Amino acid sequence: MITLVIAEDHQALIDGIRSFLEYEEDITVLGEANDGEILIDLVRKKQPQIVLTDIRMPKCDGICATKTIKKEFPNTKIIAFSMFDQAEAIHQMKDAGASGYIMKNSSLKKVLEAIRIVAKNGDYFDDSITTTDVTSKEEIVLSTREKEILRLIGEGKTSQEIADILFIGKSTVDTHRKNILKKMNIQGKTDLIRFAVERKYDF
Amino acid sequence: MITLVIAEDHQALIDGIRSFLEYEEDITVLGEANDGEILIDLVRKKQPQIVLTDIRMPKCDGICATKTIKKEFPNTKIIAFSMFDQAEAIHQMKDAGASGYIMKNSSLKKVLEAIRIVAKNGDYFDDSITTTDVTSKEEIVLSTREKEILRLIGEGKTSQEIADILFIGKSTVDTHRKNILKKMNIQGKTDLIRFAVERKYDF
DNA sequence: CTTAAAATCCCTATTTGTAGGGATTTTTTT
DNA sequence: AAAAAAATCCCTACAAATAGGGATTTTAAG
Repeated sequence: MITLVIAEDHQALIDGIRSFLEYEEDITVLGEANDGEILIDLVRKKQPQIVLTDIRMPKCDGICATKTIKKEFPNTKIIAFSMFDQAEAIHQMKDAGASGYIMKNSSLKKVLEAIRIVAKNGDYFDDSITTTDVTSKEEIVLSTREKEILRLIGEGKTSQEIADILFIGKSTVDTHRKNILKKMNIQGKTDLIRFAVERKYDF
Repeated sequence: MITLVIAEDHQALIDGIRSFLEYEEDITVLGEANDGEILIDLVRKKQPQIVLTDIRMPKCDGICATKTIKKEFPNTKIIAFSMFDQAEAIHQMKDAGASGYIMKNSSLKKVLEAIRIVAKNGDYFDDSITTTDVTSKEEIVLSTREKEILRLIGEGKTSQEIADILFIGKSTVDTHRKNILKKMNIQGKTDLIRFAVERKYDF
């Protein structure tokens, strides 16, 4: 018997997956969560074999939840279920310890397939993900400070505002901006903002 | 018997809804589509009573599809199924002729409820939508040109680039930008870009 | 302890966008 | 045909971000 918990922002999708899995005798859904924090609690209580989780979620996203769960329960397998096939998200989920990555535009049959494979200690990464290792070029590693600043940029703050919030000089914020641009190789002349906003939205 | 077609970007969600609706004897799913164009074709062929459609879809989005369908088949009821409760999207769907609007984070039970109500010529708009008429403040109406420019802003183009693309002066683009800012009552480049990007993403 | 990485700060110059004003032409609506 | 709305263009001034350079201090990692 395979035990499973589902974490998803959209209740409709959870309901759908549950309906679908009801036909499968060998799979039991132990519970569901609508955000990362609830998911972590749920895993502690129910200790499922497999967690199927969205990446973009309130409170603590899929990546953050995966890290916590893997630290506490290394044997719990995690499958990411995402809208986007962004190299960075996939990479981060892999790093966090996920055993699978499925796109929401694939069928539930594939989800079922993935659950069964992962339950047998296998890995399942969506076919449509060509990006995986190839495009994951030079290991995009932003420092903690840089991520913090990127987040604030995404929230629409100006350099001056960010400087005030973090109690540092505007010059420092500008330097970080430049470094982020360099690391991300955003040739796009302008607009780190777009990058920050899209990032926030995509996972 | 209620006949239905489903249009959704994410196959997983379609599969889930189908599984869920299989238990309901009075509802038949006639078909499914992953984008707006296929949806329109499908409606022409199958002529369902009800269409359950995502807003954000490739090719032709939910709003555009709704308009076309309502023109050709005024009796076909349309229920929008969306991730976001943005006043503008709801407003546009209502204008296009939708009879319902449900959020993806509500349960499939609510979807079922909506289908039954709409089948009986009722309207169903999600409870969580407080926005509907209230926040839909001063009728955000962007002109065609303004929308076009907003789209290009969302794609990361600079005013000069937009000017070159549309064969107009940079001054004109700047004026449009200012007018958009004024209409939207937002201040700052950041916010404009965020608005453009979010809009692109959200429906 | 020493080194490398991260974080901090400053300078100059240029580009891009915002904010205010005004103005003309084309299209659409009445 | 007249009025309203949309689209076009230009001016000045200012704010914010990018791009190049250099420099110091903290904080980890070896």
